[in-house]
Amino acid sequence: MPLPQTEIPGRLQALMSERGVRMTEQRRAILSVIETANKHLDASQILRKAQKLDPSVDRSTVYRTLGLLKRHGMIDELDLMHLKGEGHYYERKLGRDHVHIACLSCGKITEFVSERFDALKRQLEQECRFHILVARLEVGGYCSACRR
Amino acid sequence: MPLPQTEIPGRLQALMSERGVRMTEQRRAILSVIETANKHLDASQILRKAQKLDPSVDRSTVYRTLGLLKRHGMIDELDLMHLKGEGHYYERKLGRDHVHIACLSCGKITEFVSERFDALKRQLEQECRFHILVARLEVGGYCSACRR
DNA sequence: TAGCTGTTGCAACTCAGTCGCAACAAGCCT
DNA sequence: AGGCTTGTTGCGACTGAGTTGCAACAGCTA
Repeated sequence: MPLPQTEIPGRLQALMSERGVRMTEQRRAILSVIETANKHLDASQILRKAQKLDPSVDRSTVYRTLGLLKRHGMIDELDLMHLKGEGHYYERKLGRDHVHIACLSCGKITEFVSERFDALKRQLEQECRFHILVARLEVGGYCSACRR
Repeated sequence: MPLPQTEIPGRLQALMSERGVRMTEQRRAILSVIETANKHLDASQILRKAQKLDPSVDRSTVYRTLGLLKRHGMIDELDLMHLKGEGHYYERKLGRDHVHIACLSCGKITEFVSERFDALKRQLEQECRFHILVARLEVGGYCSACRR
């Protein structure tokens, strides 16, 4: 569940500014929430946390900003196997892609990094002559504590 | 896009009956639609096709039956990178898991089978001591025809 | 600091999926 | 075959995620 805290605060904001994206009070709040999150958040959780920094933030602004970040490839959108409801979860994209492992019994989310995952993506790009922008691998099943 | 037609018609029905699942006219229609599909269908497409076989089929019965098939591990649920809308797509689960590759420009869906995918899953099961029930790998980007 | 233009809040909307309930029908048991 | 039990269905109302049109607003550049 906990995400590595290897991020310089305000990094996301700086990157977006560099790209000529207009920076607003609301966007600053939302970006800061995403950067400092220590677990995967969904849109309504991001909204609630952002409103603590800037009470004027609206639901639609959260969705619009998430769309913007997705288009810039700065966040990944996850389903986490729809453990609770149909919504999506978001996380800052940094470093290597990783597998999200969801225990269908206790709901625990584990992240898993593997050279084999990178190799599979390289193979796919070559053999399918395809340029990958996003790769999402989610796995559902039972963790060691839950399997009988 | 086209799925391999390596299925004996009525196989899904037979499998479900064997497991003691009560077979109804509506379920027969829905299972038959899924078995004979030649592309990934979403819930509303399944509904429309099933109603051609049995006009009494209701939307909620489609969702309930899809839930049943999911719980029995007989279908896989896909997002196909949300190319159109937020809904899900379904496909008969047979043989090996495969990667779903979605071109963000032309919308083409390609399926890709790789020993590396199977190896990655085995590694994950061992190293994370996790029992995998479903694994979904979806990739978005640009196909050879669309990349400039 | 004036002004252009992108961004926001709001409210109304769409769309996928869910649920409670009374009517119904599979399939088992004589 | 016919009755009975119990799981399943259609219906309609509902939920919750995400989207949109628009007028007011606020970054940023000159």
